[in-house]
Amino acid sequence: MTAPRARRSTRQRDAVRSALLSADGFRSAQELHDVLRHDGADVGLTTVYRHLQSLADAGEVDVLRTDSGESVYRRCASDEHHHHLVCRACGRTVEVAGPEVEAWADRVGQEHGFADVTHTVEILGLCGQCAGAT
Amino acid sequence: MTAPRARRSTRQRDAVRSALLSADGFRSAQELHDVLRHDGADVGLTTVYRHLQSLADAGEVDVLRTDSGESVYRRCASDEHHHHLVCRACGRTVEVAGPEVEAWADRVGQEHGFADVTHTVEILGLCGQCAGAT
DNA sequence: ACCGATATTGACAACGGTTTTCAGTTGCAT
DNA sequence: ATGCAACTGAAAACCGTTGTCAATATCGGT
Ligand SMILES: [Zn+2]
Ligand SMILES: [Zn+2]
Ligand SMILES: [Zn+2]
Ligand SMILES: [Zn+2]
Repeated sequence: MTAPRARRSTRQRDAVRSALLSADGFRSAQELHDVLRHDGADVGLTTVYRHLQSLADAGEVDVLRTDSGESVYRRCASDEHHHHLVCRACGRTVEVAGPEVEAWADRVGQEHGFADVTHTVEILGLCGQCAGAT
Repeated sequence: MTAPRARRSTRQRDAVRSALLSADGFRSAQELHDVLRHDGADVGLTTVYRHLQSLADAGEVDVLRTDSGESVYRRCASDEHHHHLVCRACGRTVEVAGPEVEAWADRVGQEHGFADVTHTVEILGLCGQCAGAT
């Protein structure tokens, strides 16, 4: 429960990091675990969960919730605040900015006397390839 | 698995409906179950889940996902497409419209060749009362 | 009012993703 | 090399949710 004083670099943490880097879309902990196992990097599922959580806390990866309730993770190119356009079928993801949405959300919160306002915005659809392959 | 031919009106269904009506914000299935039990309306938890799902399918209630992954339900005043400004502390909810956001989401999807585009947009904050009671 | 068909109910078990536990291992500073 | 705290991972616990299925309630037809 107490936070570690120092973070150590381990084979497992690097493996999770690189698995995230080689993925093009959001991936679940279990998917990443499968990838790692398939690649010969033997990392326990528990450890995958732990590192994903830690990376998310550190802001190194973005987290989303699937409709089915599972968390999916992605290492995004941009460090700035942004949102995602995600393909429902293949998971392919585009990072998008929306200045007008940021302004709108802030304004709405302010107009109703809300403080400490944040927002969640995601766009879902079928990417060109997946829409074609019907 | 087969769909019922006719829907019957039961004490339990009405109880869930009225519990939703008397709530001012989003409520989880278990919270509603507790409320019902406290009010003397004895409804099984399974039944609460079933009716919430059925009401959601019918579009009578809106569903959101908490950070912790549980589904919360609300009977909204508006039948139109809308989003929510929700208080993190007390759950109090304001229904908001955002034409500019709708347009933005559609445009972004189109620009990247995505079809069948939908979006999820929620605003979180601390309402006036909760922000004051720090 | 009675009946029979069938929709509904609810205690309980099962499910799936995630977290906790805890004994053994490993990285790292000295 | 040594010691200690961080890390690991198999297994168990957790928690919201869904499936099971026998008992019950509803409702149209009589
Ligand atoms: Zn796709
Ligand atoms: Zn934003
Ligand atoms: Zn509040
Ligand atoms: Zn919208």
